[in-house]
Amino acid sequence: MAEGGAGPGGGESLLFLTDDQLRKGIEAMFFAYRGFTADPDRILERHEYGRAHHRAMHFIHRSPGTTVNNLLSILGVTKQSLNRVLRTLIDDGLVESRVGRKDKRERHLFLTEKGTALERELSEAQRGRMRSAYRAAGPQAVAGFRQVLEAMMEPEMRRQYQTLKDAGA
Amino acid sequence: MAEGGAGPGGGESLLFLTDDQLRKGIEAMFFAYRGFTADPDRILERHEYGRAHHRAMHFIHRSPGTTVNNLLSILGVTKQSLNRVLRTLIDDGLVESRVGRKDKRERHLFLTEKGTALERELSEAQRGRMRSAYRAAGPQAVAGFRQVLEAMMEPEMRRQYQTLKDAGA
DNA sequence: ATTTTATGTCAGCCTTGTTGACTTTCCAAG
DNA sequence: CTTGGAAAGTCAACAAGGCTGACATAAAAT
Repeated sequence: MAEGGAGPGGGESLLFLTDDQLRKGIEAMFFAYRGFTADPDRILERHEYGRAHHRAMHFIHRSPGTTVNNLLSILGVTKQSLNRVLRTLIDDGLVESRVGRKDKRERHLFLTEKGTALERELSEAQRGRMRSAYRAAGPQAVAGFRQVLEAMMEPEMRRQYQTLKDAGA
Repeated sequence: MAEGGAGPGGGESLLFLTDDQLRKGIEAMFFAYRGFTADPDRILERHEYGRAHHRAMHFIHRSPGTTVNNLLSILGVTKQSLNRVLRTLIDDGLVESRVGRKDKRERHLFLTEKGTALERELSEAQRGRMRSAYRAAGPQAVAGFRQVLEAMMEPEMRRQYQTLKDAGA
């Protein structure tokens, strides 16, 4: 069966590709994702919002002034679906939608002060858990974590992720 | 801000705990989870099932003869929600529900031949992606990946995961 | 002037989660 | 033996958040 090649050592270094190891990885993803969303979910419930609102706010915060189409392609949902969420956020005064100056068809999205506050509350909760996990696992583990996740993404999403990643630092 | 302490080196080894690094980890989880579910989702669509059916089949395959209550606590949904999914799987002949021998209130769940076939199709697709990701990232990265995910789980889910993990090997 | 693009909106559908109420079965304690 | 409670199943109603299709409007592009 396929001599991997990439690994430095022989034999034992391929143990991580057995079906059993892969299954463990799959289950780890499943259980970890629940933890990943648990804290924001609790906060969102208090505010009568859902994960969809969190995702929208996250990426608007990340790229202030982003257009609806842009957000659509990042989130990977239909405009009808996003619109429902966006409308409630705009109505509740968390998001502001400004008509484009150059292209007046476009709407540019921004978090209001109120929106920024909730986004911070959510992301602080989420970062809190991520920080503990990172601290517990250590820098090397974190690097590996990120490498595997990146390799797991669909190519288009990886591009989106890379773009965002670079914009940040 | 908080001198971590756990890390071996000083200064630079804490770079991975900056808010920006944490945010990148959060976005990586988000985009990677989409990739993680993409392949099974495509297969499920052809069979007119959803992710909920996949999850149920996965854990029934993992622990044949598990009870409904057991499955409930692993999946973290209500019995009404699980029951709906389970009923269609039973009606369609993918899952068999056997009355407990010792405690006849309990139902023990098993995959039928047909159920085993679909489960294999789904898990092979999912393992395929996981395998490429693992291969691309290498054994060290995989170890780190698993460490961070484990640290991210809620304590109760980590126990579930550990139990399953040990049962496998 | 026409077509294309970006956005919004209405209506309707599906899956998958929720609560609450109720029944049946059956083990176990009194 | 009766009764309490746990395990399981079922029915009803509802909500979030996906989806498709159809249509409207404004503005950019051709």
